[in-house]
Amino acid sequence: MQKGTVLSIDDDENLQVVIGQFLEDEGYRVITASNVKAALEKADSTPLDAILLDLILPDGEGMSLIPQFQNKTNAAIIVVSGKSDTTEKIVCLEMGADDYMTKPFEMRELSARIKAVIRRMDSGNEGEQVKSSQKPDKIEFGDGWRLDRAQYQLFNSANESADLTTGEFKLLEALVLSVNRALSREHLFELTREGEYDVYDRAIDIQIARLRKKLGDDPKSPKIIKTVRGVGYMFCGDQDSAA
Amino acid sequence: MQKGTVLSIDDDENLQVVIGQFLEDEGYRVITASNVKAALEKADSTPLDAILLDLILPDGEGMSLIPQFQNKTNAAIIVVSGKSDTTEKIVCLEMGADDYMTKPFEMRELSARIKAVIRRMDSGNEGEQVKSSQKPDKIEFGDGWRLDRAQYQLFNSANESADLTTGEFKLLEALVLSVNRALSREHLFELTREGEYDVYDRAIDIQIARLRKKLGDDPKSPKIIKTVRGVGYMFCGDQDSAA
DNA sequence: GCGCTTTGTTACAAAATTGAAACAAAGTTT
DNA sequence: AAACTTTGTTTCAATTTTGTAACAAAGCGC
Repeated sequence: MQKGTVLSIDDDENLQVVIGQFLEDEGYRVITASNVKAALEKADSTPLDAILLDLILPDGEGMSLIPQFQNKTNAAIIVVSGKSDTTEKIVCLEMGADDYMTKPFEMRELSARIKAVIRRMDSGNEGEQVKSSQKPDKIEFGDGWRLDRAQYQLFNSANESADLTTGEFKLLEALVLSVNRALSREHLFELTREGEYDVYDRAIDIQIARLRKKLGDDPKSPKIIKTVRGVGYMFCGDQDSAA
Repeated sequence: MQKGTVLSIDDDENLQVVIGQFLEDEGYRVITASNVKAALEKADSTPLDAILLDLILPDGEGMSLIPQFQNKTNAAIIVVSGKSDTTEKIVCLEMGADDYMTKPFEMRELSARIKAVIRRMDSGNEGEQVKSSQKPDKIEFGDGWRLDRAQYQLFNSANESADLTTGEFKLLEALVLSVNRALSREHLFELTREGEYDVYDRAIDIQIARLRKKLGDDPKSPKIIKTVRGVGYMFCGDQDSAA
């Protein structure tokens, strides 16, 4: 799955190649520009998720690009600077940059910060996901099912426990709290577990299968948990039943 | 002016006092906690905008709080660490933290980063009304079609699924998000797939054909997807219908 | 109108994805 | 320590999705 599009703006073309390769290996699409003019053109023609902005460019000050990008796009802006100057950091952050990194930095850190800013921006778009502290302790859905978040358990219409394991409960909770939104396996992993996600991991799939079995949900004609092929899984519900 | 509520979690109470005073002078309301237990209680009882999280706490690992906070609240999480460890940075950012600062840091930088993450959150929440490049989750067009980006699916006016494959969905999404702009096959390829584009590749054409079939669109008199000969394809729409 | 290029259609093949089952490993309870 | 529960790994099958190739149709320039 494509993680998003990153525009990298830097006149150091060797660094561009290194950054570009690394981020593409991470699943991003990378576009490069080495001056202000090209950067603005690229920002005009391509939807962007993040911008890596070096401040020293041959045809102008990179810093002046911050407000221009803000007017053009809601992409996250990560300033990449050759010096660790607190005042410069603060000015950029105040001007609208989302993050500021000082060269030299590790590629892994760059990637993690890109992911963090994109994640935060995307979290604002999750219209039906609300703070879990604002959600009720008891959520009803389907044929009389009741998810009791205080008890970490699911009950049927006869008030019998479904005997969910903690893992199964967390997974169902994560799905319910994002009703009618497909959640990737990676996202579900991050919401419910600790540790590193491996793209070939099937554990979430197995857990979904076990959950479905307890819910009596048939994946071929699902009423509760729908597979979104190539994406992940989605909890199906009316607005009302999960509100 | 009240800028929001910050929970500062650290067992160094001198630092708590310094941070608290500084941020309150900046207009934030500051709540403090010096251990995991108190932190969780405070997070439960008070709506928060940002959390400053020290990783070394007397009754547990601060890092384990990251997923717990994520499940409880939409507050931004800024990890504050006594060491500059790249792996630790990356793990925290991957786990859900929004930022990571290394002690000692300047208060001005802390303030600027708090402001940046809150701004980022607010810009995400305001989503659909601020910038023309903003991308709504549900887009209506044509004869009652509704593209639901949360569900990765298209529905007709009777609310029936068009059963788009993920590939078809992405292609339509890319077109819709650039309404009335002809996109080359290469561009569509880059927007929707990974790997290298081959100029003789016909895959996008096939996919467009499949999409048209599901939409009931006739290429000879297209209402939705228009072929731009020698260029590529274009989604036809009023501004309103895709805004 | 003709020739050439580009795009559309179709049938079949190849590749990808997900569900199921069995067994193993890890964790928890008694 | 043994028994039980939970979770992970692996293999295979079924189904879906995507790609390929060939031919047809449409569009364009001369």
